[in-house]
Amino acid sequence: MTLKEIAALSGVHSSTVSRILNSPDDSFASREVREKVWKIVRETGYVPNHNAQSLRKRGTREVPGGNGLIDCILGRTKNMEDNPFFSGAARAVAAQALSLGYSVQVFYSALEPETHPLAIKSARQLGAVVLGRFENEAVERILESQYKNIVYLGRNPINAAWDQIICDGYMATQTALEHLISCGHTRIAYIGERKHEVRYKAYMDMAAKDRLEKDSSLIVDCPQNGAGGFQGAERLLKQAKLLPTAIFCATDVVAIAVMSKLLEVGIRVPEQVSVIGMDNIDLAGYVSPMLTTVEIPMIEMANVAVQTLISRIKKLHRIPLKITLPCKLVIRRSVASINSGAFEGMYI
Amino acid sequence: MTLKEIAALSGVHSSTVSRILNSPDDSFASREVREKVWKIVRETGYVPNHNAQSLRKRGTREVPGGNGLIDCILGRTKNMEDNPFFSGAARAVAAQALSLGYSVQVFYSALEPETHPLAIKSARQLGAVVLGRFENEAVERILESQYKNIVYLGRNPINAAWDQIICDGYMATQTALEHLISCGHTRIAYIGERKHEVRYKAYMDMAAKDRLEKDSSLIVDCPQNGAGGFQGAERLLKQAKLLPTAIFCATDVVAIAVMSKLLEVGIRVPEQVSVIGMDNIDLAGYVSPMLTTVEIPMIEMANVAVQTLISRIKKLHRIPLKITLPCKLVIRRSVASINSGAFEGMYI
DNA sequence: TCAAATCGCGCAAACGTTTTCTCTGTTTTT
DNA sequence: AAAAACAGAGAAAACGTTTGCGCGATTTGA
Repeated sequence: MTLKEIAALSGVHSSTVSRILNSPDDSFASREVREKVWKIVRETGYVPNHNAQSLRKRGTREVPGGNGLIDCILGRTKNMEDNPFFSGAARAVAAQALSLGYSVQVFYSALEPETHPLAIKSARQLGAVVLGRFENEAVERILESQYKNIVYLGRNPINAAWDQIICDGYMATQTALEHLISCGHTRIAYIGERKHEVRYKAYMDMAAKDRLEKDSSLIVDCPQNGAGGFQGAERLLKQAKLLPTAIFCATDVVAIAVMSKLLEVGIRVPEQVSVIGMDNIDLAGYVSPMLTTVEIPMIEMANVAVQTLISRIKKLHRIPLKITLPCKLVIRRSVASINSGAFEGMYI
Repeated sequence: MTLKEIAALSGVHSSTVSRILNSPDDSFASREVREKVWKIVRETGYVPNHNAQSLRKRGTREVPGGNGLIDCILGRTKNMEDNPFFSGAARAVAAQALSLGYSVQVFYSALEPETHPLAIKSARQLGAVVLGRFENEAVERILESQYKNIVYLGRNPINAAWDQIICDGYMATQTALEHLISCGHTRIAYIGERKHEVRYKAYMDMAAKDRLEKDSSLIVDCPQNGAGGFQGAERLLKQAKLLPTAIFCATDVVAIAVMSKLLEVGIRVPEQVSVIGMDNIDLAGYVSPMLTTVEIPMIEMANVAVQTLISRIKKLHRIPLKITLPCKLVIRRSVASINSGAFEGMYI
C-alpha cells in the first residue's frame, strides 16, 4: 500500500492525501474528502513507509501525532549474555520514551568498520541515546555524524557539545568503601573484574591513599556473574594470607553468589565477614542476609537521558548539559560494624 | 556526505561509486578509480543513508558485506521495569544475530493505533523476530504486512504461514510439578501471577486431574519480582490452613525471595519445605540452597529463531516451521524427597 | 584486419514520501 | 462592481540511493 494507491482509491492526488494525514488538527481539505481519505486509510491498513518519510524529511522529524522515533545505541560489550547492565539500561530508556509517546529502536550494532567500512546501519532518527563504547574513535565519530541530537548515558561524549548523563561509578565505589571503613573495616577484599573496571580503579586508589590495607592476596579477578562470584569467593578463601573482615563485590550478582559460597563453607555473614554489593538489583533486598549495596539509579538516569534528548530535539536547550546523578547507599543486613555486638571476631 | 559528493570528489559518476561500494569482491571498475573512490570514502567517513538504500531496494536486502539488518519487535508488556524476560530474550536474539554478522534493531514500539493510526514506525528490514503480544489483532496484522520474513518467538503467529519457535511453558510447569510429585509431594503451593500466566493454568489443570491437593489457601497471587515473592511467602504462611510440603514458584526470582523469607522465619529449605523455580536464571545455581528449577532455554530459542529467520531470508526454506524446544529440569538442592532422610517432617 | 565480445562508466529512471509552487474558482473587501 | 484575498487541490521537484540500459573504447578470436 502506497500513498499513490490510497490517492487513486479516494480519487484525489497523493499530495492531498499526504497533507491530510499530516495535518495536526485535521484542519486540511474539505470535510468530505478528508473523511473519505481517512476511511480508506483505515480500511486498507495503510502505514507510511518510514524510509521514504525519513529520506524526504532529511532525517526523522517530530510528527503531529507525537509518535517520534528515537534510537538507543549500545556499544559493543565483551559478553552480551552475561551483561544485563546495558540491556537493563536500554529497557529503562525504552520505557521512559514510550511513556512520553515516543517509539524506540535499540541498536545492537555490529559496528565493524574493519570487516566492512559501511557497516553502520543507523537510520538517523530524531536523536539517539548512546551507551557504552565502540571499537575505536573513528566509528564513534561516524556515528556521531549521523545524528542531529545525541545524549550520552553513563559515559563521556567524544564531542563535548553533546549532553551527558552519568552517575559516577568511581564515586559510588568510594561510597561503598567509605561505608565499610566507617564500620571499622580496613582489611577489605575485592571480587570482580579488574580490566576496564572503574570500580577496581577506585578500590586501588583508596588503597593507595592508605585507607585500606594493601594486600594483593585479597584481590580476586573474576567475571561478574553468578559463577564468577561463586568461584571468586572460593579462590579468595584459598589465596588470602589472612581472611578479610569485609568483601567488596563489584556487582550485586557477584555479592549474592559470594554470600552463598561463604554460607556453604560455614562462614556467617555479616557476623564473621561483611559483604557489600553494587547496583541494587531487584533481588538484593530479598536474599538473606539482605544485601547492603550502593544503588546506581539506572532508571532515573535513563529517564533523565530521554527527557534531555527530547528537550534537545525540541530545541528547548542548546548548551551541552552534564548531569551527574547521585548514587545512594542502601543499608541492609550484610554489613556489620566491627565494634558492634553483631561482629563476632576478626578472623575466623 | 552523499554519494554524489563522493562522486564529485573522485571525478566519477555516483552510480559508479555505488557499484564500487557494493561489488562483493572489489571486482568492479578499474583498479585505479576503485582505489581512489575507496580512499575518499574512508577519508570522508561516508556512510550510506540507510533510509535511501532501503527505499530504493524496496525493503532491505542482503548486502555483500553480509551486514544485514534485522528487526526484533517486542510486544507491549504491562510493566517493563519488572519484566526482564523480554529484554533478556531480545538480548539473546541480538547476540546471536551479531555473531552471524547481522545488525539488530530492537523495537520497543508504542503501537497505539487508537492514538494515532499511523504509529507503526517499523522500517521494513530483512525480517523480524516478534516477541509478545500487542493491543489488538489489527495492529499485529499491520505489523505482519510490513515484513517479508517473520519468526515468532515464544508465541503463536497470527498467520500460520510464519515460523514459530517455542518452548512450552505449560509443559515446563508440568515438568516441575511432576518432579515434586515424584519426590512425594502433593500438597504444593503456588506463588506467582495468576492472570495471563500459563504456568498458573498448568498448575490448576494438574490439580483438576487430582495429581495435587486442591486447597485454595495454598495459592498466592503476587507480582513476579523480588518484592512480590517475599511478600507472597509471607502471605502464604499466614493464609495456609495447613502448610505445604513444597512450593512452586512461577519464576526463579520469586523462588529466591521466597526462600529468603522462609529462612527468615526459621523454616529450612529443603528439609522442611521444598522450593522449585522456573527459568534457571544466572543466580539460581549460586544461592543457598542452590535452586532446583526448570530451564527455559531462552538463549537456544533465540539462536534458533535467528537462524530460522536467516534461513527464510535466504530462501532456504519456504514451508512454515514450528519448532518446540525442550525444557530441562535442573536438579539442585532446594527440593528434597519426602521419603529421604533429608526431609524432616511433613508439617512444621 | 574486422566483426564480435568485453569492459568501464555515464545517463536516467525508479523507490514512496513531503513540500513548494501554481492554478483554478470562490469569497471577502473597498 | 471591480480588486484583492483565499481556499482547495493538482503538478512537480526534491530526498539519496540502486540498477537497467546504452555508448564508446578496448580486447578477443579467427
